Amino acid sequence: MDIQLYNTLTRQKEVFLPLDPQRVTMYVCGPTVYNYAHIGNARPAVVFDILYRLLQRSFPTVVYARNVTDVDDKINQSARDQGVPISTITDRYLAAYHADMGALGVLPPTIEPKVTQHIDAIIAMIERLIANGNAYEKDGQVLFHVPSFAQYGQLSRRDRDEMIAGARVDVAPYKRDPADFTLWKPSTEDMVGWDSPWGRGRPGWHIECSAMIERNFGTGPIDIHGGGHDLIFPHHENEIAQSTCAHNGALFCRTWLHNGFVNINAEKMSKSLGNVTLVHDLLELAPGEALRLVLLSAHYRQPLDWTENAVKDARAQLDRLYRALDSLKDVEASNNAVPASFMTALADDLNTPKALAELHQIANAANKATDAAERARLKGELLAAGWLLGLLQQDPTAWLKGTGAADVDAAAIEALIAERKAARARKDWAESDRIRDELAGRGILLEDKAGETTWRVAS
RNA sequence: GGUCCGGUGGCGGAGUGGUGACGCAGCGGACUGCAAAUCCGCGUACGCCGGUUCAAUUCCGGCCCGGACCUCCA
Repeated sequence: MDIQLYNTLTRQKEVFLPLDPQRVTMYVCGPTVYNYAHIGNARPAVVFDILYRLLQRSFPTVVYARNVTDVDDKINQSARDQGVPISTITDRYLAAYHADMGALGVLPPTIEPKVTQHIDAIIAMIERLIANGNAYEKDGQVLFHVPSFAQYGQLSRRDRDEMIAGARVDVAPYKRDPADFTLWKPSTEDMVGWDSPWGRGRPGWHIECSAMIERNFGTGPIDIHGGGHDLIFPHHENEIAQSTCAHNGALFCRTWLHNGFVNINAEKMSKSLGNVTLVHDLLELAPGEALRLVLLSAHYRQPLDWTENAVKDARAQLDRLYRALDSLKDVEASNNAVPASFMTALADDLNTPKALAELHQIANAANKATDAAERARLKGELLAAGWLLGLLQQDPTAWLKGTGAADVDAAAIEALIAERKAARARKDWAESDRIRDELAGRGILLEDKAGETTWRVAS
């Protein structure tokens, strides 16, 4: 089945075909590890995780690189404030990032390159840019000279004059052209830095991705480059300029993908509004799988409004899906085929809302099915389609009984259920209902099915 | 000013030139001691105004409204 992706470069959906049909190469801008990840940081991780899963199913090899920015001015500032090496900060928050993404069901990427391990590659690339006449040094700063790259602005579709006219910052005096951007900057003694031909310093932001891509994928074009919508300009525009010029005009990347932003209650997430919502904190309130489902509930290019109700809705949806799965306990999944309608949705530029609708259709069919073979087939479809979305891989009983919830005492619940069963046997409905109400008061819901009583945690 | 997205039923959110996806919530029914779960059924939804068309929420034009980006924010 063809996979279609919306390429920011051409502003249209295109059939995706890797340059090497045996091996897909994909790079996504990952986190800057100076704090916990917020839900907006999680969106690209989850979106490109789904693309990674889909590609893995469609091509023999997928090399997915998601970088870690482990040196930058915010990290430096934080390290200086706390009087610790930057690695203390970056180790802590990289571990937190991994934990958070794991909770969201994000698979580890194939490789996770770190900036501090690519300083030599960065320096080598900057030297080449200087040699090619695309960059210059001034007072320990090295800058990329934007007018040296005629195609500059092609990704963001801006022309230089507009960029200058719209610029909201003063032009630094060391720039030859207002659009020039930093490749290398000097570090003072109390800051982290590396020796370079231009003195002790540290890399600018944009160059790291170009250098890490070159080191890990070579100089040929990569198939896919992803990131948040805001990175189109200037970050990705600059990457194109750097890599194309460093590779003597060779194409840098074939398909550019960008995810939309997450808003919080219809407002932009920002420190000044005080509404920065951390994954770490959300995980205290809801299972990671529910948070993931919220992120999948809108198409990845659309803005997503994060609300309490959206989380509640996601939990209710998962309850329904897991209930369907739970009712299939007695049959073994007979296959791992994904229905064509589901694949079509996902392959259509990752239409996760449509795919989710198809997933519900499978669950609906499963709820109705009575034939054992059909139920076994539907169970396989539910699990396989769920896997592509990174959902439904938990034990359904565990999900419904809310494992890990501190206040759930299974033995006590079972004891009350036994008491209620006795009351029901003697048709003492008042007592039976009293016990049910008592449990409901503790967030435990009972279901009498086929002469047996099961319980689950209210979500 | 420039670039680019949106405006769909109570809510979220796909999609389509002509039978109102899917989920949540709600209502009615079946089932149940009663519930819950499940199943069946129920909603005159497509910002406004024109145009094209046998037919437009869907295509075209204009307008109104909202949002993003425009030098280091996913």
